[in-house]
Amino acid sequence: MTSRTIAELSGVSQTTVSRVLRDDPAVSEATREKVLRVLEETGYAPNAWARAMRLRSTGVVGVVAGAVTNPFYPELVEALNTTISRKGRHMSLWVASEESEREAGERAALAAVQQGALDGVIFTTVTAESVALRAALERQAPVVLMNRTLEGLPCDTVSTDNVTGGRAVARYFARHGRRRPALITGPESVSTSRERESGFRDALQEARVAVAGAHIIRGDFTHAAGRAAMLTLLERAEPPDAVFCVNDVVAFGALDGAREAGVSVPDGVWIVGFDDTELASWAAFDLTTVRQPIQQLAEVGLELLLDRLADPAAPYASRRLPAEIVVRRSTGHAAAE
Amino acid sequence: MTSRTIAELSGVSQTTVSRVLRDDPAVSEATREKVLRVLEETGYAPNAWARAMRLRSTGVVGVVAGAVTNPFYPELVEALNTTISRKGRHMSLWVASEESEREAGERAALAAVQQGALDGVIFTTVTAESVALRAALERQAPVVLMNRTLEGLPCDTVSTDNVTGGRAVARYFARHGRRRPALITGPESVSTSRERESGFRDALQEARVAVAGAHIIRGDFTHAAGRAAMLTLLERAEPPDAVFCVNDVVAFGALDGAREAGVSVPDGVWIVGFDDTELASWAAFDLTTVRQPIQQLAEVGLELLLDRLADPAAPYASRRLPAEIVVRRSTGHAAAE
DNA sequence: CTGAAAGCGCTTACAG
DNA sequence: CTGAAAGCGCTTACAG
Repeated sequence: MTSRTIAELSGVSQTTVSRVLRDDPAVSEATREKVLRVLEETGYAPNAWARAMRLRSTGVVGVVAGAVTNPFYPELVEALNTTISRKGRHMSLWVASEESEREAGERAALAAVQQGALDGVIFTTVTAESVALRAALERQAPVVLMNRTLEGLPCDTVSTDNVTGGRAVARYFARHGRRRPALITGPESVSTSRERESGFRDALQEARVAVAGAHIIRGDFTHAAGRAAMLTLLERAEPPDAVFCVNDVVAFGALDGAREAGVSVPDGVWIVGFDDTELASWAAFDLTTVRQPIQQLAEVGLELLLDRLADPAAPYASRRLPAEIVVRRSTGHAAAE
Repeated sequence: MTSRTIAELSGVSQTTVSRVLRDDPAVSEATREKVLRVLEETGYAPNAWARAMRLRSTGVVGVVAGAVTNPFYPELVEALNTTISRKGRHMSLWVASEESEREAGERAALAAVQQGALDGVIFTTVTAESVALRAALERQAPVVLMNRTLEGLPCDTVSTDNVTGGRAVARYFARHGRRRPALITGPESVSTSRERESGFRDALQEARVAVAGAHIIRGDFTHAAGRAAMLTLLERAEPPDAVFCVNDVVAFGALDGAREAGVSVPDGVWIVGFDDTELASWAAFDLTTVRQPIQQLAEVGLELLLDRLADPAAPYASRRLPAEIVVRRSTGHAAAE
């Protein structure tokens, strides 16, 4: 069934049916009613692809996200989905289950843009190795970098103020007399771990608290990495009294590692995460962490993308959203920053 | 840039360009090379919508899923995404953040099918109230019900054998001398909770173990509901010695409730979930649970959908996949079933 | 082996 | 206010 069928059934031209469907005011009330009745009876729905082809716009926004094993991503994806729906568009998702698939997901999403299947894409997991992205940006692909960013690329970015977040944790440790801080961080090619780490280390230095080299462990963004790192740290001759983890899922692993090693949290060691995923507030973890404004990230990111689509020549924007420390039992319920 | 541009640049007809792109063997090697070179130089990508419109097939599979607050859904969505990609298609996702949005998500996905924006849809969260679905199925919409099902509808279904899963938990409780079992279950309009509950209760009865009416609590599928239910159960005059929760996220809430009430697990009470999400194996929970074969659900579900698209008139299939109990510390590391 | 042409189902100037 | 017609960018019989 096409608009032509509807036209025949209601005794008007296909043009008029199209007008009624688009709510064109240049249609008489009588004609409109006639067509609407047939539309109602048949339950006809116009073909989305034909429409998209004519309008050269699909209403679909692509999102490239990280795997479910880090609960931050499902939460971010859900916020994006809600925001995109609210703007009358639809989200198309590429999930990179493993780091090795990340580049493939990015390529697929960029190809979809080039094929006109997508209006634009939001990348949430870029790393310094995202090669295809650089090439696409030279062709002016409508891309927004969210969460993880890259310096000096011709595109819009939005992220949490990771440096300030890291600094807040360091100052919190220093103020509460923590003398042997440790850091479980992520790959250096990723902006989020670099920024959180540098904020944390700089503020510790300003507070004249030293971090032992052996107290810095670099791993990936998984529960298993956090657990392993924590077990290692607790075996040191001088184990840490406070551990800052690069994100929540690593902190959950660290908490589980401490539990297995029989070290009580917060009495034996403090643990802090980053993200404030929903799980962080569960009694099982009750994790002090730095809150990312997930809903706001989604909203600003989509806004940047829609602005970009509306005006491809506008200057590029970089937005930083505030991070806020949330104190819970994993650091002894101490007063908030 | 269109295929016509490529045709002009390589001195052949647009028809021939199209043939080269589709790898049509009826193109001479010389012509193919000439066109491929131009294709390479320009980085041209054919328009997805024009192609879909001609072929009347989009290569896009819709998925309607529940919110991230239940980690089972992100895991199922990720498995579906992987499976769908592997088959050379793409997933389009509708997430119902709240139960109230579920129907809206279903309607949107069905509308997308009717508009030809999707080849078919996999529903993972139908309930008895899914009205739009019934109407769509009368119009032969290509839909597969996964995870949650509905009886007597003209469509394919795939789900875990929830009844047997529930029975396994009951028999496990009975065999290990649990005398005061409790059940924290979900809405009656949802097949999964109905089935798990009935298997559990039937097998308890066969084992001559009584369940007190006060030991059955019905809530929704959230951490908060599990926690609240557990706190209520532990205040009873005769608190339960083993609690079966309708799914993992409810069990995580129950574990947190027990923790807050100062009741040790497993010494004071056993707790069992259903799903075997990744979190269940974390030391923080170490939850005995019934494993759903998530990857297999995704594979069978997609297979059913692709078969349906290939042959709309084929008889409807209902597949049940085996459930398996996984024993962990929340029931004292007892030997596996 | 190659190309001119029809057609997928829409939107929108253009003419009346 | 309404309709005939062009055209979005492809695929594929059909003819040569």
